[in-house]
Amino acid sequence: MANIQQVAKQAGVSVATVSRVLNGQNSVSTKTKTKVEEAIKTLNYEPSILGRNLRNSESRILLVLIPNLSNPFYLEIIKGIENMALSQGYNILLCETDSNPEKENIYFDLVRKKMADGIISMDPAVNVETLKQLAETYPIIQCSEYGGGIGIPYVTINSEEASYRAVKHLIQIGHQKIALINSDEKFLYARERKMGYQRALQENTISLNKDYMIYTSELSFEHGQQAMRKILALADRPTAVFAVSDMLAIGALKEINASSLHVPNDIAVVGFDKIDFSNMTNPTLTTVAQPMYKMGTIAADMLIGKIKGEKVDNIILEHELVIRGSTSG
Amino acid sequence: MANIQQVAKQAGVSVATVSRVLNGQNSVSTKTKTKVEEAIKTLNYEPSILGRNLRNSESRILLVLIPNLSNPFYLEIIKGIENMALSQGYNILLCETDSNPEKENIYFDLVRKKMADGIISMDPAVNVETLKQLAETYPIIQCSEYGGGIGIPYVTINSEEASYRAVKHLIQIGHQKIALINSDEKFLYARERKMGYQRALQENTISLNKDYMIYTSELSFEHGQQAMRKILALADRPTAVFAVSDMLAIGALKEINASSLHVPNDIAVVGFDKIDFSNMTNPTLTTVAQPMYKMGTIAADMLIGKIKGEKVDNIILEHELVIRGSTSG
DNA sequence: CTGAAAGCGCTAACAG
DNA sequence: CTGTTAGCGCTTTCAG
Repeated sequence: MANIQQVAKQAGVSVATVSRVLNGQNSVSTKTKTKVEEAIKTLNYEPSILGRNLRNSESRILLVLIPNLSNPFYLEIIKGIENMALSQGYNILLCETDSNPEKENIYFDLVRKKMADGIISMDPAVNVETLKQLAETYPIIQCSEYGGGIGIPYVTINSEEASYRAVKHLIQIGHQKIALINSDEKFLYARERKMGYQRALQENTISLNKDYMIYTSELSFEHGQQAMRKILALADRPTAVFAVSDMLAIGALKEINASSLHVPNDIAVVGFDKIDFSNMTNPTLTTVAQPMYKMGTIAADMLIGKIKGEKVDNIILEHELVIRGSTSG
Repeated sequence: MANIQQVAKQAGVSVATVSRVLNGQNSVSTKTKTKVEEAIKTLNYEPSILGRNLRNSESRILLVLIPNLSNPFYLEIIKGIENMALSQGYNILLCETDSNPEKENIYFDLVRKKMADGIISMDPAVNVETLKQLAETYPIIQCSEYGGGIGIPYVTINSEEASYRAVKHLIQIGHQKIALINSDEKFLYARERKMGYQRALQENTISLNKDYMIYTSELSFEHGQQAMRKILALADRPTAVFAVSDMLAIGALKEINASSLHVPNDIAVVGFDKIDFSNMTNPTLTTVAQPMYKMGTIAADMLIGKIKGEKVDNIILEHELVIRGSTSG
């Protein structure tokens, strides 16, 4: 529990010199450096980050806002963020908002109060107005989900194109009656994925069927089941389903299995994200792979750049359709 | 970006008074209090946690050590920790160690350097010696996995008993040839769960078959598959499998399905943890439910207690066998 | 190459 | 009820 003063005393130098040794400045003679290092060792000294932070007006903490921890999609991103952050001397504060504005505000306060140096927002339900206002003062990056035109840099994929390719794949293997399990259209990604879905259908002169578009309030297994139940109850049952999240798709898959229909023979299923569990289902899930880990590292890098005052640009990452058992028997 | 001095000036009072208002001390007259609050508003002042932390020699951050984010088991615990921490004014720093001593040490440094006030360790592979030594100086709690007899408080379940009940269930529904997919016996929970397995067998005069005990180096889906592959290759194939983690069990399930055997008719499967995904498989997984969320809240509460200097006791929580499709057709 | 001293923003002891 | 003042532990000018 020694502090820098005691080290200085022990080494017979000033606190400034100790600080210089601590920070690896080369303007210290080898002799005094050794003296200081010995003092540090004998006193078992550990520099307090608290003091340093106050002095430097930084916390070296990155706030990561996610709607919920239960969707593995976010976990891969978080791993990317964490590793990049760590490699640059930052730590991350994970904040599960439950898409609850109140909780969100608690976390926003952390950056206002200097407990965090910046924010990576992955919450589609975030209050865009607040975020925009906050971004005028503090470094903020949007990851995966984003509000366009609000001047906050983002890293994401091309959702419209990804969705288009997924549906096109279904059409190519012979499907005409394709249902869409989407999320609420207040989210940009939901609107974009719907557009991709529509474009694929139009291009193949398949008319849009309102009954085939189901909306869910959450990207969860249970909501996927519910949506699938509605679809199975339709008089003119679709032969394929595209869900905008693997969690929904896995729920749908389970529901189809439970009704003794066969995937993909009776109904083909495509998901989105390529979470680990998409490979553990029976059959395995065809899905659109997002480079989640990479997205995380880039988001962290962008944020740290912004903290340092650099100019950062939006980034669109590649995606890839992974064809597995749920569309090819 | 105003500081407390500017607020004091604006309000025409001293910084001490502003601080008192900030901290809700009632020794301030209503009149001055209003003055201060107005000044805060006009200056858009936000008190810096950095200054407060240094002054109070605390960071109000809890370190949470987990081996990896991919196992949903930990996520539920983390949710519990986070909510309890939040309600008491703490935030959590999530640290994925990958059971890597180096990474672990980076994180340990955070508490040595006062960036964190205490640690909740959930990593079974943690270096017990380091942990023990650290615990002499800093508040530490063990959650779920623990080293006994090293004087660090823990919250966990009775693994031996839980395992015993799981295997007993298999015996009761008629199984005699029961395999165990266990994790490395360097972990206490692995030894305890093996003991429970053995006790159940002995009690029913079923002799132990070494071939039926498979060890894995990780609690992952892939390792579950691998283990099951070995089991399926046995000349005298078991009719039931008990895996010490749902992740392993889900891997095993997938492998059995892939070999066109039927669960539970050909082989019954029991898992451990009751993660969300254990209900999404086909068939659903019989498993031992751990009160993960509760365990998290308790761990956080214990740690905060310890930070405050209270004496805290070990806690053993209840578990429950949840019987589902994988053992009852 | 090294030291003295100021100060990051806050809290709390003490005095009045 | 309020103000003065001393620091929490560190970094960084500015002198020398």
